[in-house]
Amino acid sequence: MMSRPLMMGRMARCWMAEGFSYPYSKMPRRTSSRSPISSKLVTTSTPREVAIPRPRRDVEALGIVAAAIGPSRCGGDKSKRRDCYKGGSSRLVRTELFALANLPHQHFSSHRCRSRYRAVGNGGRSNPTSRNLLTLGSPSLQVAEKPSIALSIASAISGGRMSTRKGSTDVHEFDGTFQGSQAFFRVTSVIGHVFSVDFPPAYQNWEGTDPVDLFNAPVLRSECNPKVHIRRHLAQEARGCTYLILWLDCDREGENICYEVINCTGIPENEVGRRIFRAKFSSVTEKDISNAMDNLVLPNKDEALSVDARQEIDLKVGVAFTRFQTRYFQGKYGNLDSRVISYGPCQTPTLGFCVQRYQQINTFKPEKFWSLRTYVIKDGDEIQLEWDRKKLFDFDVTVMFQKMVANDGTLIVTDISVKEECKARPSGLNTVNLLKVASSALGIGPQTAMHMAERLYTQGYISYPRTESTAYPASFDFRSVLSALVHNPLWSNNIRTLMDAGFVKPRQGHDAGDHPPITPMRSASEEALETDAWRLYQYICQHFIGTVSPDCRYTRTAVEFTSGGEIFRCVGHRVTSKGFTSIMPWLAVAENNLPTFKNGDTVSIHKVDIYEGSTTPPDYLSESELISLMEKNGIGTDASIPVHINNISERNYVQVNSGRRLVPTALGTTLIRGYQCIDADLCLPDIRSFIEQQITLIAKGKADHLQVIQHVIQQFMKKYSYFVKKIENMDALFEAQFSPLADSGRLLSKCGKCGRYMKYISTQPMRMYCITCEEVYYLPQNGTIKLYKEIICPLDGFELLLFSMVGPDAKSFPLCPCCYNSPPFEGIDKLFGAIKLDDTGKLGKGAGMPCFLCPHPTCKQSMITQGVCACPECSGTLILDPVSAPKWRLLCNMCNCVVLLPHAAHRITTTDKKCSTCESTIIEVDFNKKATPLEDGATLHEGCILCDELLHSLIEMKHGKSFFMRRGRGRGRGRARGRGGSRGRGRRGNSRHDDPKMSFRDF
DNA sequence: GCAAGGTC
Repeated sequence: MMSRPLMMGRMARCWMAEGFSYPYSKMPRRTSSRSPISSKLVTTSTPREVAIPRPRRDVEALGIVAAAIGPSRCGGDKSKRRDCYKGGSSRLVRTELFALANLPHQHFSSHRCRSRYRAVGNGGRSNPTSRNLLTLGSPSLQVAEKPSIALSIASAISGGRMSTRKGSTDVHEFDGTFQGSQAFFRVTSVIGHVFSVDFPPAYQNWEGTDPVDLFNAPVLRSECNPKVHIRRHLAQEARGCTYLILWLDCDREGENICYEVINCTGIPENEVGRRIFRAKFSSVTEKDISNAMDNLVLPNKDEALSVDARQEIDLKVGVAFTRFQTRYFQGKYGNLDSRVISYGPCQTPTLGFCVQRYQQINTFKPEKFWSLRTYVIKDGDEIQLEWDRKKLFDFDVTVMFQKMVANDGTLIVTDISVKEECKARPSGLNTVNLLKVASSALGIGPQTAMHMAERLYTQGYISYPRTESTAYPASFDFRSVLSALVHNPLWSNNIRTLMDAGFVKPRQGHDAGDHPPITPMRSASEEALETDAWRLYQYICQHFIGTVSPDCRYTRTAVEFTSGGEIFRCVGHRVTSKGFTSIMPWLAVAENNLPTFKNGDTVSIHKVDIYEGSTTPPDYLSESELISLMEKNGIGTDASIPVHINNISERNYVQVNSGRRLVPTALGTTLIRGYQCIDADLCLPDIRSFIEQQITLIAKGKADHLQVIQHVIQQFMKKYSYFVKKIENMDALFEAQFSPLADSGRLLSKCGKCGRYMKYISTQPMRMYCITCEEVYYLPQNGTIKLYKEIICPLDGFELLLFSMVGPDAKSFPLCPCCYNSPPFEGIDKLFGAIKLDDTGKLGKGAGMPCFLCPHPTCKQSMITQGVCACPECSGTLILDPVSAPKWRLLCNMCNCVVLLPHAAHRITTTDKKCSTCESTIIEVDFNKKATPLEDGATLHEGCILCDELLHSLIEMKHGKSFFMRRGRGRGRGRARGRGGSRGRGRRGNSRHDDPKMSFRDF
């Protein structure tokens, strides 16, 4: 084990290459087992792949739709085709486009998936046993990774003759035949991962959890999007189904989702091989789907477990470091201006690249250089010659050469070379290259570009935009795509020329086995799209036309001269065929015609000057360069690269400057410099490759996943402990850069502990700071804060604050800084549905306790006093908004429900009386004299807003579905059991871990 | 308030 606090440079970067010790007990290699579905040998846990790249996603579906329901089955009549299924309109557009384009579907095939399939399954041979099982007419549930694939698979198998019904995702059903026998098919999908990992509630409290404990904490898997109810959907659809066929994408994430699906269906996992099968397909074509059905294999548990491991490692490492450094630095400095000081094995190395360039710029020392500029005049034109030595860093020596050349006075032509050169047309466009061009040429950021591309895709203008492949399959029908674009005047001439002269196939690219390159699918007009979307679409079209255009050809003429022993030359370019540069003019070869020289010619030197220059530092890292670096170093995937870049920007670690160059902020540079001081591994890309390398051992069946998780987590825990121990080194850098909390903010409200004024820190995250007690009290974000009538919280003596959200009719509510951060009632979060205010100020899970949640029985601000009745929309309570005059209203303390009270009132208050009918709080309304609805000009009225006819007629629901009386659900449900809940603050001592930082090299 | 990975 090495302690290398300042380890940097080559040593640090190459430790992976040098290898590491292998701590896991050798797994018994289950060399082979008899498949329960076949008499053939099926390898289940031996290494399946030699080298697995970082997981890439997806097998796209679109092409097959046309194959399934295109003209061959439905004829050319679009309306008939439309009747073939009940998909959404955007799908229909795509379907028609594919049908019209008559795209061949074999073009989605891929080497990667085919090879994986052979390795995993039974060698690519059909499995008669599984086939027989499926031909008994038993219902089978087929699950794809996304709705579009489910539609395509169903369309392919059913030939378009299916019924579709709605569910959490669409369900397509049909009777079909399989090997000549009847079979019932039910095809549906998930929407990516069904579950995500998180810590149990006991570990969610930042105050009460020492981040080091997170490393050994259990992790929970819960539905990613509970509102969509995918788990319930799968369970329902699996009911009565004998077989489950898993059509998830063919990569590790897909294998993992396989087991998520199995888990949801309720079919026991030990039915794998009997009732549960995996379809491995490399494209969504009838042929491939049919092959997959004939060669059903088993889901790969090892690969699935490797993803489980990654998820747990990423969670524990990211959250532990993030919580520690966030609390540490936000508890000390007031102007960090970031809601959270996050750490992650992808985002931090991403920031590291930006800061590395920043450091190169900052440490750059310009150096003067000199060069000879020699000019001749030929045919009346002055030509500047290039010096063979380019430049020298010694002025005197340059002067010496200048004198030698000047003394000679003439140049002799010693060589003339004329070569036919070729600038190759581009290969297909993949996601990463699209994002790079969008950023560098169009000025559109990766995240925005991706959203635009996805929109263009759903509108049917382009093919699936998330692809790694730059190679088109051999059978791709380029002519159909060109035909679809030919009517656009911008490139109609180019396309007609290509179609008349015979276009070429794109240059050979890389086939990653996912989707074909990003390709225009139908013609769009500038008017139909927004400006930037049009520019992006235009580029995709130009790029595609470029791929099928000839190469650019030109003649390069180089003339070499000597004078005084020095060599000079001039180079000319003459374009003979523009080729693809006609449609991509920004890549054109600059023409530069030279006058005619002959070997042995003597030319007088017109002048020979000395040029003085200075070396310049590189520019800040561009987004485009960053994307290349991330791709090269395996940081993120094509789908997540834009997210990581966006993250470091949103967290205020970098700013996007002109030319979309990423300039690190003081916070970004200080963080990276801090990691470099303590443990440079933390911000190097190796940290990601290390995790990948470790989980690959699981995926290949070489190590037990629990052992790997435990080992990796232990290493990171040591790194964490070392980081905590040495945090003062990083803090010294922060001290030099940022202002202490005591010097930040303005005095606003009184602390209940010391009675002195606390400071309001308005930079993110908004918080209060008591200089005397050195305590930080976080506030709801993205709103405004002011003192609330100097009212004191009866629970702790803190002055109340009023938080107001932003926007028209925005809600406002009072809160006590202390109660908000440490609810004084046990289980307040569970009691009231674990609500909180998220970034947007909306209610969400897990926040503290504003006054509208407080169960204090006598405080005039509490839910008990201000609550009026049960919310008609949720299980919350409607609270009188105390600052809503003159537009009096009730707000739900858990949802967006708003009830408008009588406007013609200058005062509305709650009383301590209850409605005898429904237990709601009786309110007192003091109507305006001129607008009172009461008889004889009376203004005071008491009543229940539900049962009092007058009041009920004057209220109005602003949000929500209905407003009706519910008996027995008055205000203030659930009393707290008293004070004394967990108010513990601060971390436990960091001295628990004295081990020095663990280097990955020692693994 | 935390990670990274799917998908929309």
